[in-house]
Amino acid sequence: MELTTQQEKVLSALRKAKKPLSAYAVLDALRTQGVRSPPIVYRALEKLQGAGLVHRVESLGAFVACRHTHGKGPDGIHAFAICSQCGAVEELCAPSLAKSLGRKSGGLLAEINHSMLEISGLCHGCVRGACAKKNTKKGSGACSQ
Amino acid sequence: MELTTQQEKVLSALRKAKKPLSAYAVLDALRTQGVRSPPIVYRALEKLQGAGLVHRVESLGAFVACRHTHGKGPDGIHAFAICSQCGAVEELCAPSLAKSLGRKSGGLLAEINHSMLEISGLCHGCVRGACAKKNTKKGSGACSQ
DNA sequence: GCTGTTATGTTATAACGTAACAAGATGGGA
DNA sequence: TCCCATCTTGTTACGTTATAACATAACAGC
Ligand SMILES: [Zn+2]
Ligand SMILES: [Zn+2]
Ligand SMILES: [Zn+2]
Ligand SMILES: [Zn+2]
Repeated sequence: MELTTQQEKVLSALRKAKKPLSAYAVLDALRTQGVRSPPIVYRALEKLQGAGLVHRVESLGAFVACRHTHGKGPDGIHAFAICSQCGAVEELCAPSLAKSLGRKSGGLLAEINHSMLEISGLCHGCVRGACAKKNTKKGSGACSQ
Repeated sequence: MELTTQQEKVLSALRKAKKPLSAYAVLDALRTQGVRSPPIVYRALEKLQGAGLVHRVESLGAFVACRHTHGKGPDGIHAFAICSQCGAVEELCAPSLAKSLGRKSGGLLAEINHSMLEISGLCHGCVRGACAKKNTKKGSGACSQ
């Protein structure tokens, strides 16, 4: 896919960050580059998500750049492990899960478009007391585990 | 667990609804019963979630009353199938998934507290064109599949 | 030129969530 | 009884996240 200027900027900001960024954190990061208003960020995020280049981590209300190459098919599952203390996030590869979802989806769904799995807990570093506490602001400081 | 008056009200509102309600929809539903401000609803929701009586559907930013009896253990997984068109939701029973999560959590997490799986797509009714479109407001009209 | 389409841009507002404080209730111990 | 600690409940105000609505620019094809 051909990215527009704004989409490039947003993707680049997410790639630089070491943890998920809220849309407004992206906005702040891009103010120096002329990005001024929420809709610009949200529109770019929407396209990037559609292209599979960015995911939204639902339980955080934040966005990450994808480091994988998904099939981009409708049945790809997006899975994240999240440390609830320091905010570290890891995108998991769980293709095998996707297959079982058709059966798991119970009686309701006729077709599946999108699946997400989010597992939260404490990372090894936080259990050892070696991580900084969750950074509330956009600062990119993440956890070294 | 012993529920307080407000918790009873909130739980009851969620049980009556045929689809997930946002916190503010709960608030609106309970205005006639003297509930006036967001923190009351959020505090009740927090307790109810802790007791496993209510879940938050992350991708909708909305809450549902649980119809199951979970183990309430920390490793219970909450799974939902969601129709993205009409808003119908079904809570799935996926205990077997929970077991595999320890392995799936990759290198990051040392311990798991909470897991959520959300599968969205189109329900049978929407595929057939038999469902009403998603109701934006609190109206309880859901999908008959 | 004109027209349709896509991308940008701005303002304002809706929707979701929480911090901080005030007021009442409860329950000892001096 | 009175004071004080503590817990719960309630309210105001605020912070954060997301979108509606409208306006403009840029470009392609005719
Ligand atoms: Zn990915
Ligand atoms: Zn951590
Ligand atoms: Zn449940
Ligand atoms: Zn439907």
